[in-house]
Amino acid sequence: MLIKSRTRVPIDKCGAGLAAEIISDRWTLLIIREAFYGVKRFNDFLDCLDIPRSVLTSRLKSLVEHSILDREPYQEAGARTRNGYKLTKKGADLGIMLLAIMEWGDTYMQNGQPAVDVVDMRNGKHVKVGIVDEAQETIKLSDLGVKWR
Amino acid sequence: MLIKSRTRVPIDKCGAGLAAEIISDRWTLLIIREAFYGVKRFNDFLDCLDIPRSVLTSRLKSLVEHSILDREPYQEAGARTRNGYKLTKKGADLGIMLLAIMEWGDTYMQNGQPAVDVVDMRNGKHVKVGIVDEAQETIKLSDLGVKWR
DNA sequence: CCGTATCCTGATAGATACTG
DNA sequence: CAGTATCTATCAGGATACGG
Repeated sequence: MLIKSRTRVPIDKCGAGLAAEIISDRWTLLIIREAFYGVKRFNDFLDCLDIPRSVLTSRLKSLVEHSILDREPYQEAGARTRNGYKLTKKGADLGIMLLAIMEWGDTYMQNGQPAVDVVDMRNGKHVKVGIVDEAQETIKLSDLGVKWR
Repeated sequence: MLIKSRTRVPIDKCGAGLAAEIISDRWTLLIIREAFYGVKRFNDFLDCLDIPRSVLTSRLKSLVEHSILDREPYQEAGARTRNGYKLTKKGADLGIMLLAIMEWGDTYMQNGQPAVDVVDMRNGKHVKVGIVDEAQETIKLSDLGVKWR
């Protein structure tokens, strides 16, 4: 990637820096992944992640505070109301990033053997993440450059 | 996203989980970002990130161990040989993920005001990350599904 | 079932000083 | 310039117990 000119980008003025503040810990990314898989309940997160209860509590709270998850009350027959957690629009939009991370990890840490297939539900075809311009033309990584503002 | 069937994905069998182990800390993502911008030298990272020296040392070491950065000796006139750091192929392939994170952060944490523009160097046009199938057709997030293996 | 409160411990951030 | 060494305070992870 080529540098045209260089000015320092303050950490709090960069999307990556701000996003990193939220998702940069051992569990948050995995919780978001499970939310994408459709997990909603406290104990289901607990089961599929092997995460300590107290840690899960604090992560869910933080994700709700950042409007990535919303509490969604539900009620089963004979039981009182309980909270579920579902992705907001903001949270759902993390899907592209999640998919990009999964692809990279599967490629380089798993010898290209993904644990799951992400597909187009309408036809079952495998999908992936790519870089495109406004005309939907695919761009190669090596053609990317950065313009400072 | 729809669930067809559900089996638990062990943390060490999932690309996202493995990738999270590497990039999930306050600084790693930002170091990778700077590497994409073209930063190579120890003191340049120091300057543009305001990161403690000892932390930078340990992060660079870890990134080299994970083959995301390579040490690349260089020599200036009259000085001894020094180390620079450049992205490997594996590291460069993190570019898509980085771009996805930047887009998300810029959209939701910066009111859509990115600090930098990522463009196609050949024509200066703005690019972005998208989900595509094998025929390069763009897929909507809401059409995604997961198939377990 | 869905959490919260408490406590312990190890890891890490960050500051600072030192070296070739 | 490019690191290493050392130290301390803080914080997050994890275990456990408890409550609605």
